[in-house]
Amino acid sequence: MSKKPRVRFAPSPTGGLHLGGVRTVLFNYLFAKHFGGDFIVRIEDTDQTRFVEGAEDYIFETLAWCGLEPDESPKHGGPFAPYRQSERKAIYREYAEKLVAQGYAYYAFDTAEELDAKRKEVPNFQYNQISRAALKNSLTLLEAEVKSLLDAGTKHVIRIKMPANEEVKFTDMIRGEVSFNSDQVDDKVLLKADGMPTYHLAVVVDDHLMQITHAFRGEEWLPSAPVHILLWQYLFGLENMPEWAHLPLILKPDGNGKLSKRDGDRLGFPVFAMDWTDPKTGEKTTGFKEHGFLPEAFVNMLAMLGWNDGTDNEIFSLAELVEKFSMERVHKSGAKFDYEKAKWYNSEWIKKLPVSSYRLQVTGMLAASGINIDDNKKLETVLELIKDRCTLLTDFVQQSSFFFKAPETIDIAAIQPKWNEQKNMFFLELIRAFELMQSWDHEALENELKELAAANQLKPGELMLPLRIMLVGGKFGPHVFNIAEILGREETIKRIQHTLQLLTK
RNA sequence: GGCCGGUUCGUCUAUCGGCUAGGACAGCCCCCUUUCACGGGGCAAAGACGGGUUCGAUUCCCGUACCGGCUACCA
Repeated sequence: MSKKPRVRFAPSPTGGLHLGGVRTVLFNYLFAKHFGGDFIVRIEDTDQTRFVEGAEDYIFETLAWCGLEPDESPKHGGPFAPYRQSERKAIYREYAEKLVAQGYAYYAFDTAEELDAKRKEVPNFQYNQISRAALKNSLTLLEAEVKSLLDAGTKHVIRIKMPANEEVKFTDMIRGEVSFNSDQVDDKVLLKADGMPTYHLAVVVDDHLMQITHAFRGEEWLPSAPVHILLWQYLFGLENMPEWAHLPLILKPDGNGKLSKRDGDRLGFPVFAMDWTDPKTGEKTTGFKEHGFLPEAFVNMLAMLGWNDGTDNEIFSLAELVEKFSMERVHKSGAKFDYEKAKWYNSEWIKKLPVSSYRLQVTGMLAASGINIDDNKKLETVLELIKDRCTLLTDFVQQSSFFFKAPETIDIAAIQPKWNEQKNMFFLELIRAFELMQSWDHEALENELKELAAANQLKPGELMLPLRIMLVGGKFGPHVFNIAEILGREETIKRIQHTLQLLTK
């Protein structure tokens, strides 16, 4: 890398950040950090009609959760501020006017309504080299007319004047050479009637002004690339243009097409990184974080959707991804999102990470279900014991609550059919034995039960399940003597007695 | 419709002309486990199609098919 890379993620603050967006951030971040470069977040809020309150904060909270902190942004500051395009409005007109002066762009006075009508009337209507000759713009109007229109403050836009029959090409870091014929692309609006730039102008101007060296975005942008290439050529010179990479799309698991928020709702999995509530409608969309995903797993899973290091390794920390990442190994084709695989990554990270790193989040989840933890050491012991059987952080609630609170319902039906007086006597004896035990650990407890069972001519196997039901309430959880050990003598005996009462009723 | 992009097991993918096509998730079976998991072992499962180029094509080229993206004064 000849110079330190500067990459940017340029979201528009219109709602929650979805999978594909986070992955675009990730690949930007990994590439930049791999080469010791900078990661910039620029807010593309040029469409004032789509502005959504809180969306920008949400984006930064999401990046923070993922561990993908920007070096420069409206929130983090930086030498190229402001990083919000709405605050840079004044900058863009100058470039648009320059293009008009050079003959690369023109004023267009057609109203949005007129164009809408045109689209209804003419199938596949495009404002292009052919149709512009019959429309109201500075190419068809007399110079004097244009001047008087402008002087009168008539609403107008500035459109790029696509050249005739020119090959526009560039080298995409992922796809290689991609070329377009300029005849096929329409005269995109560069500056809107409200004076705001469109994405097309803003992205080129700001990438230049912010000295962006590499521009990565989703594949859905490929068709508008020729507009950007031409603008670079006209404004700042192709030799100064960043290198482009158009990332493959993340597809819906069933059927085909881009993964959308709706697919998640329909199929029952999150699409947004974190919970998002639309401030206008109040509609809530759930996120990976709240579904119980660890950021390490979320990032890992996203990285593997379209990239791998060429080995069989699938588990990577952020630091490892930074070290291994290369744009050359990013795929061309889209990847269907597989929620089952996503959960597998999470279970791997739950096992891999020390329980202390997610203890707080589990504490919050337990609190939400009415269990308040006052003994963190006990919590960590419990988490350590049950982590192997948890796929999502939310699984910890069911798997651990009985350690802190006696089960509300006991699955009596699981033991009743084989229950008899002999077993009842056994458990009464077991309580007495437990009361007398010197050391309270799982091995001693197991030995105690086995010896007592032998003395009563009972098979231990017939007694383990009842004991489990008594302590846990159901047929799940880690080894029953480990549970008893953690529960302690008093609580263990109490729960046995409680169930015994239920059984003799 | 037009333009652009893509195409290896159900899914994510390895392979940079030599393949008995490897791994992972999911599925099925077995083992471990006096619960449920974890774990271990195994089974099943793929190069869209047709032409070239080549001693040899999954790999390179062309065509076809299929899938997707875009086609706003949205990003």
